[in-house]
Amino acid sequence: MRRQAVAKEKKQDMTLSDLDPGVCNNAVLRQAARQLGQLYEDIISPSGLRATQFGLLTYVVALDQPTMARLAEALVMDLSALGHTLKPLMRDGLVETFPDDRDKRAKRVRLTAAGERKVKAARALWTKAQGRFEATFGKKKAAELRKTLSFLASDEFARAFVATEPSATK
Amino acid sequence: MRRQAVAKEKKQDMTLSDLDPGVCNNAVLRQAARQLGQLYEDIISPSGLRATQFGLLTYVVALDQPTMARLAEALVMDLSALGHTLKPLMRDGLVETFPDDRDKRAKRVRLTAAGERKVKAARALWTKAQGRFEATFGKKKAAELRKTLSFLASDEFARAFVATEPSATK
DNA sequence: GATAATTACAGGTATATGCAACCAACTACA
DNA sequence: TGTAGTTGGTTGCATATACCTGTAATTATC
Repeated sequence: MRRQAVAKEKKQDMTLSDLDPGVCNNAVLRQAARQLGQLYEDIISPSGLRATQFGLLTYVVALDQPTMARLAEALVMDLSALGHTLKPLMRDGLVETFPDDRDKRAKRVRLTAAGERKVKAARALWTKAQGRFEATFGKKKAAELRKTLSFLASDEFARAFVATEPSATK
Repeated sequence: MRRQAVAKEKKQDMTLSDLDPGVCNNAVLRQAARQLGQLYEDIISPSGLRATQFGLLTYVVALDQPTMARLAEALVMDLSALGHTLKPLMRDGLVETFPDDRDKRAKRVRLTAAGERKVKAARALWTKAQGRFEATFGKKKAAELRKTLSFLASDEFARAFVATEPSATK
């Protein structure tokens, strides 16, 4: 049922011209992540922590000495990726790991004293970044956006996505 | 006006316990990006292209042989990052560069014939991923989300963000 | 309780991205 | 027109992040 190309259009263009990058949810999401990442980064980096690292450490604190797997899950991140990401932080003595009592396979993560100091310092900067975001974007809208994004990051969404009929493009 | 810590809490916890990772707009945005990236990736990768690569190539097509700088700008990405990212695609013969006519410094990017074939193949898969997203999340909501994210990725937003008074946390 | 299946990580490899330092080509302006 | 400053890219280095392949420890099974 698809129309034949209009005569004047070139062949390749005919088939590729309908590509609109701005419509890809994934692409746009990445762009926003890059930009916002930069903006937060510029404010947080004087602390010596990357914005991503601060986020990670925040979860280490919030989850209270989580296992690697648990931490990775909370971050919606691959376990091995977490392992790699943790390395510079271990190297710099900001976090340390220790074996779980019951499960000898599991490794738990916690902040060192230096790590806590670092996080406290970075937190002040984070607050500034967060404040700017809310002042620029709107506090209420920010909360809504976080809710939406949290949903996209949720297991529930992932399950629904993969379960969706491929043909359900309506 | 913030309450003093409850006596039984440990000191460090007292000062770090108010860290709520789920509130960081940047962290949540990254999590969503990782998850959605995976979901798109799982569908698109059989084409031999990563979701990010497909996005990039899409812009190469849409911008019609853009210079590196222009492409990087559209992708809200650092120029050097683009250079790196382009390498595997060049190596695999999917894109090629050629000098600009007027500005001998500028390098333009375009798809090769192989690249076009690849993109066409990947596009079919992308359509499927995109369709699933919209079926799962809602077509209308998806469009709204893209709009919001595009704004966050915009220059306008970045300028407003950096111009915002640091104290504007209200 | 020995074996199969599962789970928690580690490591290598590859892409994704950013910064800083560097070079080459353009542009402004005295 | 010559020099200073700007702009377009490259490269090295560092982090971010995923997959695959092992290995060790845990659990499930008969």
